[in-house]
Amino acid sequence: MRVIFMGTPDFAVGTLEEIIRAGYEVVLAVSQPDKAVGRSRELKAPPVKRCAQEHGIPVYQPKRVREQECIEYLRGYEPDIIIVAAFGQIITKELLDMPKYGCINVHASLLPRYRGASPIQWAVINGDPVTGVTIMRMDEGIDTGDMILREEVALAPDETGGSLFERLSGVGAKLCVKAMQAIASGTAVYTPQGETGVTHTGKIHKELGCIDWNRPAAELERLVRGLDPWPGTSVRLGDKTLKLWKTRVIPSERQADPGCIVRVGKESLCVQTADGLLELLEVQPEGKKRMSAASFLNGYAVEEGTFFKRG
RNA sequence: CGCGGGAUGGAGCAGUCUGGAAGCUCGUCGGGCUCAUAACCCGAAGGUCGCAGGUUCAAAUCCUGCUCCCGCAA
Repeated sequence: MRVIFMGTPDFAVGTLEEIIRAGYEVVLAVSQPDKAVGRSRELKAPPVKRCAQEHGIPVYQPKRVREQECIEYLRGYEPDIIIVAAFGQIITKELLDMPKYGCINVHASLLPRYRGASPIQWAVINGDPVTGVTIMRMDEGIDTGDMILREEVALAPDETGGSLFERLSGVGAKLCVKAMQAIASGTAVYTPQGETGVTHTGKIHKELGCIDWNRPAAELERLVRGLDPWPGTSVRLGDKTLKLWKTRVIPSERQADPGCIVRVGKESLCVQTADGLLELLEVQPEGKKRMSAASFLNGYAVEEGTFFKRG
């Protein structure tokens, strides 16, 4: 079976490797173009590209795969199947219909919940007890195709976007290969997604990480976990930004205006939210590394009664 | 050359502008107080002040080069 793999970030790398390990013939890897990233402004190759190169697989980086020229280029590779994992571009019908077995997508949610760009973070942010991975045959809608395999993954109480990303990536990789085997042997069952429980998620923008102390403590605690490691959540203390990496909800009566630092201890500090308190356990001052709240309090004078502002 | 912050005993910081004996909050170790303690009191150990040059009677501090870490922006 000739496979074209389309993907860009780390999430897709595990799947690509698993497909290679399973012995499939990956004839081409398609990834987004290199981007100028980081402080140095250097062009950086997407993880999938680097992985493909390590395995000696040719890489193709079209700006828009929907363009006719790109589609013809892909056709030249005569794929039997195209595997798509977090590619980041819309795939047109012509391309969807090109391979014998169609385009198969690895999506990090239990569809039809969390169709779209950021299913992993939202599962954490919303406090879902369970999420998962779905392998589906793509159609023209966004994540609306018929499902082939699904696997549930329970969230840990301290789950972060990063840790869940990691786990779903692994699950997705294995599940994808399983689905490919079923497809190849003709035993795959295609189940339409139901109409109930459909939700969509957009791209994560860093504005989302600005802590609004007028929200409930539990919600903020989940937001901190969901946006870890990127883009993180932040607040302002004076004219400096402080990122929050680890917090704990302390149920209590409301005792001050939201954002007020009501208690400064030795190991942590507590901030008033809409309802209870949010105890800060791990933070990161501007220009510094992550540090425990205890360390932070050793070096920075924080006074009870002062206020954090919105990030 | 995108903008900016930083590197000081084990941790987090001050001191750098205005060179002149290494400090603060913790931690660690020892002792004391206490029924007891994560509390309090006393004492001790522990630092080539990121690296390499330069200026100077004298450099954490001024000058030059380098390495590493991080925030913003993408």
